[in-house]
Amino acid sequence: MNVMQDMQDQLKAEIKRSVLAANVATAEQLPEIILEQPKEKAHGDYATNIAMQLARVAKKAPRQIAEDIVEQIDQSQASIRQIEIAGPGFINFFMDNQYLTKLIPTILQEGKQYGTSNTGQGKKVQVEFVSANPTGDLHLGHARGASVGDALCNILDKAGFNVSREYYINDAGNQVNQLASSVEARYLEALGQDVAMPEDGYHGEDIIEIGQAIADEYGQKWINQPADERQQFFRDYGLKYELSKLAKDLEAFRVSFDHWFSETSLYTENKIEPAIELLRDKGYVYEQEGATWFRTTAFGDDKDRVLIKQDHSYTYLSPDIAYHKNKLDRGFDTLINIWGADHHGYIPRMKAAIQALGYDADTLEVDIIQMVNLFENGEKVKMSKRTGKAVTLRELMDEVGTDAMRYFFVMRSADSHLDFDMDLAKSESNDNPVYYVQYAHARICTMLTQAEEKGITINDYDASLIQSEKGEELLKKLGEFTQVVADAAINRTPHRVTQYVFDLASALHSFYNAEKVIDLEDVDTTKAKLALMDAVRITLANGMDLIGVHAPEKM
RNA sequence: GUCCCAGUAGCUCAGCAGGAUAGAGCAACAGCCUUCUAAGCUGUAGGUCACAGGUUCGAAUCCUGUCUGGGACGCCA
Repeated sequence: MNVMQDMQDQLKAEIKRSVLAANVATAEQLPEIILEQPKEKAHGDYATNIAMQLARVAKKAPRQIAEDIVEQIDQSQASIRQIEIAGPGFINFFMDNQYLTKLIPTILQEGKQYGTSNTGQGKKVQVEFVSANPTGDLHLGHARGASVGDALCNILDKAGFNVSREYYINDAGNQVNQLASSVEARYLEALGQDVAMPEDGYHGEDIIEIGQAIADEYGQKWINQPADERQQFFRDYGLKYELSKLAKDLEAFRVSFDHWFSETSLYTENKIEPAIELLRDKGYVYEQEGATWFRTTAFGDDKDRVLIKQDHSYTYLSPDIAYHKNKLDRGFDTLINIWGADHHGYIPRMKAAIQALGYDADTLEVDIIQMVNLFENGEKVKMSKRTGKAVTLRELMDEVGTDAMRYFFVMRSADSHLDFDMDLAKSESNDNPVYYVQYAHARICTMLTQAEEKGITINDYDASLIQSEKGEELLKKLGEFTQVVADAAINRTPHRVTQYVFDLASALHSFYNAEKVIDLEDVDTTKAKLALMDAVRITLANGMDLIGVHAPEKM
């Protein structure tokens, strides 16, 4: 049930009927009726520009068309209180706001489900995100990717998509050998040997920990084992350690996945060669200078790309093609990859692969997450003070908390660079938007508790008693939620939910300061307002849940 | 050189499947707690929507070009 949607559909239907009845356009000429919510209250609750759109077809002035249409409208058919023609030909509708009171029982009844819609119609969407190499700590870029990806998944799910969350583990290829060598060097170091780190090795603190852990557990054992076994051991140990750390950090960050897909499995299950052969059969693969190439230029890429190097090993692209073929074979309607900005150059070749495999280019969507800059005391922070390396997700989580991070990382459009203000994220003041929103939730909880202590229940209430301007604004805001979530899902813009939650909190604070909710002199109105408060509480909590922020009952 | 993202108030950013007088937060200024949490609210001020063309009844929004900032252009992953 969606009160707002029903009401808008009714209004659109009535406009459509009136346009036809006014003979200003035929059914074929009639574009979709667009309702917008004017920024200006004086312009009503809804407005349509249909008269302007029909100006050419009807060969009449927009205002005249508008008048013809308005004459035909039956106000009782769509809860319309008043109609005005304004400006160049807008038709403004002032609604009978009694419909808004239906919202409260709807929200109270739906509870955690409020905001759900069937916008996605059960379409199967897979979202691959984070997918950081298991060779070091998650850093800020990953944190933003994780926040945006998880929020997007939550939103898609709420909007009726069938979502699968996946993490692609790059546990094959060069970087894993480098991991093994780095771990080995740290192991020997832990045993007191003076060893140089490999040239392309990983210098993170975590590798030192791993070396120490192995030294503690196995002592000298791995110093003189055969090279193959040594490499294998350090590799496996390192991967296991790094992966469990990734999983732990992400769990603490409240991000979870349905599948962790191993790149190595593509090798062990022999998926790569068949994928290349498939492309070869379709004529997109050729040999040149001792290497095997993929003709991505056939799909608009700048240049063709190597699949198999001269040394017969695969480039990163090959298993990735096999991986995406695997995803497609699993029957997803849409694949969404969330990548850091530094990978955007990789998009054309991956899209080429999708097309070469016989799918529409749009089957794969790549959302690019722009860079994060950390600011403290007004200055850009590049390196961790403690380690001198890039600041990690874990460090920031320890310093500013998960709620602030989740909120801040989804606060801005993903394709804008993000300035993360640590002082603001940490501050317990109204400047901090995450506190502002959480405070709104906590405030309501306090009111509800106090009402209960005074013996006021909201089993029965008359929602029409809410007639103040602030109250109606709150109701309207509540009604927008489902549509906001649907829009955020369709446009892949989770930041809209963050903004919405902020706006709703703002409307709540404004209402709170203007009106006393609990008034023992007027229990009927109190009950209605409490019901409204409960509806706001539910909606705030649902919105915060979508972006991964806790909704505290006390602050 | 090619490609991607961004350029909107002093700052950080929304708005961009075209619509009416371009919004919010912060900062500035002026107010509001004997009353459910002041972690809050109310008001004032603040704009050549980078620039130049074009499309349109109408452009911050669409198209072209220019400028500025960031990023990407490996037989790395």
